Amino acid sequence: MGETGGPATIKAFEERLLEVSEDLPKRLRQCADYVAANKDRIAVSTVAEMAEGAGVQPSAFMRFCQILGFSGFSEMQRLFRDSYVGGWPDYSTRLHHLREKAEGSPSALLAEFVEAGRASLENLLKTIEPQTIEQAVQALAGAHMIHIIGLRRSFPVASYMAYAFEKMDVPAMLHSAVGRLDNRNAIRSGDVLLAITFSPYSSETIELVESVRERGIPVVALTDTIVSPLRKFDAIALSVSEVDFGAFRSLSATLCLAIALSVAVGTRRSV
Amino acid sequence: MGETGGPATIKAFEERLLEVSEDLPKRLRQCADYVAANKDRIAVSTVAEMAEGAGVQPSAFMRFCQILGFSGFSEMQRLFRDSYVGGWPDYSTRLHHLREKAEGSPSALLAEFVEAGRASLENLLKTIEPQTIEQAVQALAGAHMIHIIGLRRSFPVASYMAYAFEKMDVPAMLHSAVGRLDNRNAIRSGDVLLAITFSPYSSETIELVESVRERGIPVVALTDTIVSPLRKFDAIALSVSEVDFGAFRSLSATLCLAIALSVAVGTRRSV
DNA sequence: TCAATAATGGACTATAAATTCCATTTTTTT
DNA sequence: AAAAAAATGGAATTTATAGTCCATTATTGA
Repeated sequence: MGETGGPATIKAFEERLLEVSEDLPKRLRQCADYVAANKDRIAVSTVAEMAEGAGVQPSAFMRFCQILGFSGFSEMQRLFRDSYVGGWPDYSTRLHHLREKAEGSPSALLAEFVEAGRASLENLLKTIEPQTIEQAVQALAGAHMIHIIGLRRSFPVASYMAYAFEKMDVPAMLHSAVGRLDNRNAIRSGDVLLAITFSPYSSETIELVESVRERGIPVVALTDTIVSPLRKFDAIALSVSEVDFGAFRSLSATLCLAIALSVAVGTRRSV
Repeated sequence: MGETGGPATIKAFEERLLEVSEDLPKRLRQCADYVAANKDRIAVSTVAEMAEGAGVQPSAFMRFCQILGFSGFSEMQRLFRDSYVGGWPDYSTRLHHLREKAEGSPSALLAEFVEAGRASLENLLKTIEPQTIEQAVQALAGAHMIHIIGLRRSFPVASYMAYAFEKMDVPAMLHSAVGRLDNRNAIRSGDVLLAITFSPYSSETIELVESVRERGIPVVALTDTIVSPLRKFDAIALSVSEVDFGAFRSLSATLCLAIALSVAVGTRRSV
């Protein structure tokens, strides 16, 4: 076996469900009704749980899955699980292979990065919490001056935000560490620090955040994951996880968030 | 059994993860990082899948679960399954919701930029010509030194590529115009100039391209559309049109192209 | 009402996944 | 540099779950 005539997309699944549920014996109809009302549970439940929810025996639920065209419950479940996690299974390994083969054409490489970028964007919407952005915007919009720090890999993001703020007449200062100049004393009470750092976290950024937090100045952080070292300092942390390729990441999601944040701050201020 | 000292809520889980991830051996840290970046997967994956994603053995992942305080993976998974009300119903409807319902809020803005980014990425694949990238890669890979210039809005892209090249041991120099220093004499025969500019085109970049082309040095350009002034100077021009929202563009597509180009050059060189 | 057919429930089996254990490797300490 | 401790990988084991089968019960039509 291995082949299946079962629905391949959620949409197809819904159609098939509708089409089938016309004339169904009692128990199977219970299954159909329950599934229709609880599609999202399929991904995280066992047959036994689904059956119980529908008020039928597991075997009845199995028959129901088969009627829909799947080989069994597992196959149906896979459809829902896959569609939940979106498509970015192992880009890191996929891209890793590409690099090792070295003979990926540039345009194939581009296609990979585009795909990774798209997945990152989707993921961004799933993970960002509206109230956290709201907090960040509020803090930044109320700041006397916004100090931006982001080095190495994060520097593009930092410089972009500096550019955007400048264009919107929001007072902002980019701490670029040019010439190893340390401008930490430019950060005064009433200001806010916007720190951007991704693994591997640069120590300069962490130190700055630490010293600034000690003085009670608010910090908004753009970082990856919840295990970022910035979390320790009780900053308003927005985390973006981006597919990466060794030391590289396409920054698509990060920049999207960055610009949305900038524009939100810019408009909030000018009101 | 039935007893558990494990975190009972997602919030507690995150705290515990943070607290624990300070000092963790290599493999277990990989687990922590992967989990932090893919919390949503826990509910719908098996240990084997999670372990593979984190790049470790299943047994290592099990140990990680136990360190977090759970009896095993299943218990940890139960936490996520129970709290799974859904990142549903999937991307497009979610996006729709954010845009409509949260009008004017930062997250609505984010949704707009995400959408713009996605559209740009899609468009990028359609418009870029494989043989042009190929040419660009060839030129850059053969260069003695790559000089990068990109100012204002393009500066993030330029700095990102400089970072990427550095990481891949490709000799590159970023012309940042700090202190208005002009390093045009650093550009020698055998080198290649990588110029990045978007409307409104900065005169410094155009001038540099002009002077460099007069000396017969090849130029690779990242620019928008075909009417870019860089076209005049017979450079290898890759054009990206970014969908913009308001006066700002998210640079998603541009950075995707930039990183693909960088990586292609890096791998081509090292062969 | 009785026979034929379909549907159902529950026990049984096969399969896949979680978990444990231990030999091997790596790191740390003396 | 050697010994001790910690971490790791992979095979072996256990447990949970999916999937099957068949005896029993309900339904339908003559």
